[in-house]
Amino acid sequence: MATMTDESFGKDAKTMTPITSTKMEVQLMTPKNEVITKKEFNRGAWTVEEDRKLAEIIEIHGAKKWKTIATKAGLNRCGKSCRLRWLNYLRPNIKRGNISDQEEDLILRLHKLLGNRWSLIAGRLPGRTDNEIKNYWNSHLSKKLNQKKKQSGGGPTREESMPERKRMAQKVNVEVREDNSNTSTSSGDSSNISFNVDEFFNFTNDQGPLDLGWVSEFLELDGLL
DNA sequence: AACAACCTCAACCGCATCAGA
DNA sequence: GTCTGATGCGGTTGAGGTTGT
Repeated sequence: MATMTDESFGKDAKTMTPITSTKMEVQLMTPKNEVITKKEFNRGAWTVEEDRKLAEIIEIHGAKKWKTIATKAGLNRCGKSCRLRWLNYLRPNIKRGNISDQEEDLILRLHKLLGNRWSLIAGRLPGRTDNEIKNYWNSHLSKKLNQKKKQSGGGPTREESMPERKRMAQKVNVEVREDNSNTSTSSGDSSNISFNVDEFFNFTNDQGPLDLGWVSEFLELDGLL
């Protein structure tokens, strides 16, 4: 009899019929009448005790091999859940509390440049997580932006009306084109300055919080300021 | 005070990509 | 080259809190 976990279960679960269910395991019947056992993980909010166990194990083993960490910590959680909890909450140097004006400004600029690439944006805001920025964007900034647009009467740009995945694909290998004056916006395309966004936003060697110099320089070049 | 509507954010889900066997 | 499991990412959901009526 096969044993599956939440992580390997996927959408097939929807086509299966429950047979028995305990706190830890659920037996299901597949459409082909095969009986499989699904391991049931804890869901929902993390308890203080779970946080403590997870932090302890990560201190010993490091923040990788999440499935192993989940098992070793004795948490009835999937690895994915542990990873998320660590990255968004338990990780050291997480900044909590309100997003400052400076940070908000930076998010707006970076979003203009990168679109919904939250992890890249988060990489430029020390202590902030992609989840936090995404939430902040969805609850605050997108509304602000919509209001501004309504006031200025502007409809969606060509890029904005493009399906998200297509835009993403385009942005990964984006070529930023500018005219010779360095002052125009996207309209200028007579000369090319090509670069790889992922390389450009490789922050691994960066230092210092909220170093805005680089972004200001770039946005000025791109006419986004 | 009670209820509804709205807001926020932690957590989950599904998919893509990567790495190792 | 292919398969499989691990990891990372963005979108979505829902519980709990807040505000308005």
